[in-house]
Amino acid sequence: MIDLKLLRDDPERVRASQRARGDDPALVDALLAADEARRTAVSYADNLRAEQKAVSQSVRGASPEERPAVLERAKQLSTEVKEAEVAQTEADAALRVAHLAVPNVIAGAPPGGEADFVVLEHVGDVPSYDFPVRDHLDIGTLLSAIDTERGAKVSGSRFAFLTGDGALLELALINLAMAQATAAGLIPVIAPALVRPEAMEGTGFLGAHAAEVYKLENDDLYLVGTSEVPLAAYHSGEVLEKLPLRYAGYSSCFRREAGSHGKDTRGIIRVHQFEKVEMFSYVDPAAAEAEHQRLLEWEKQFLTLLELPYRVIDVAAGDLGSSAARKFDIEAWLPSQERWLELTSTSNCTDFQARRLGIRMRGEKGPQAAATLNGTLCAVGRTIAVLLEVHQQADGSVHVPKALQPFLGGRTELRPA
RNA sequence: GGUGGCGUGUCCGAGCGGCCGAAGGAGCACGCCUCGAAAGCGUGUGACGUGGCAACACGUCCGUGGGUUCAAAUCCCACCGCCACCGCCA
Repeated sequence: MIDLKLLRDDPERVRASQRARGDDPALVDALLAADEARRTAVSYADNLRAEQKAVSQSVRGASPEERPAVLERAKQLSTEVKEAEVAQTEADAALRVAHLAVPNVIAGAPPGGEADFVVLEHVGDVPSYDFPVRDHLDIGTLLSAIDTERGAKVSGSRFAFLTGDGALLELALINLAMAQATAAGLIPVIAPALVRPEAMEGTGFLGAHAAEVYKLENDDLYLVGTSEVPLAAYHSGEVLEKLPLRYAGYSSCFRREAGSHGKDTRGIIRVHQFEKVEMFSYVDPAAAEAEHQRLLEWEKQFLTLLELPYRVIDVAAGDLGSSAARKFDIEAWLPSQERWLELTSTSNCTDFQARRLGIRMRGEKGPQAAATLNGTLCAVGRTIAVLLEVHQQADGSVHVPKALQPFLGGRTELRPA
């Protein structure tokens, strides 16, 4: 939810943000009107309540003669207050709906839609191979590391078994990511993958993404698509005494992939269940931009450790989630398809997400909304896919990056049996 | 899954349907005392909303949501959570 004070002071800035996103600026004016209507309703009800309270108090002190009249007046006020409160509740609800409809105010993101991203930098050279390149599923099959056929047999399409070196590689990546995060001072967390509706709603995943989310109807719980959800809800409703707070959360992630029929159907690039280590920061809003850069640096560091070439893009306003003010994606080179593939994503949500979740910090003038930021450290399945492809060798073996070797028993390559 | 108990401010903890935003502690902050500290003494110490430049005023909040009443932390109902015991179980 955006800051209503900002909205009142500078509505044009919010309208401009809407235009940059390709969203409707009229939502801003609807919100302004709802805010105004609510304040009117609150004032009216407040005044009535004050009067009712006073009259109610005087019931005790009233003499027997005047008592019936006072009680009569009190009853009448009671009815009026109830009506005023209904009106206030309705105005509150209307404001909330209008409030939720306005996404975060963008901060520095390039205008335009999905195709209008800006490439900020390239790191490493796009690899070339003097042998026919295999894709990750072929390599994974040769290594007996990935089994999508049995994944489909047991669980359906977009599921896979990781076996042998595939399973070990997954654990190694998680351990490397956690080791890096811990060395950087982040608090390691293993988070629940099942959350209550409030957590899902509070983080904004039941809005545009609702169709992507698995729900357990019998238990009123949701499977998280990212540990951003439990990590953000972790401090919901709290006033945080000392910031920054930084977490590295590991969890399984579940996505229905409802809108991606026919897309990335081969291998494990897009599956319903994958493992991920996610970074999450709570900071003073004044420090949010610097924190965003810090998260990006950690993401780059991890890919550098894996010896993967990549590029960093500044995602355009129209392609941001509703909570994000700015987002950087890192895309790694996928040799089999000769294209860039999104491996990580880091968003600065400023105080937008925190306001909805009631996450506050001690500010100059008392508690105020904190800023939250998230960033992928390692989306394991996809990273395995890219790793196998980039580091493949002519004979079907795969080079193991130096940093990963200690987590794979010192092995320097993976070979078909 | 069953039975019982409990949810009050940063924490502990009291609270007769009106005089309770809430006793009393602790903690914390500031001041006095001290060479300095501890102890002691004194003062202060929630959030949110609306109006106001501000001091401040009014309103809301005693797990959440309903209900009864002129009036609810206090009575009733539902839900959520916590604790204990039993059952089951990786």
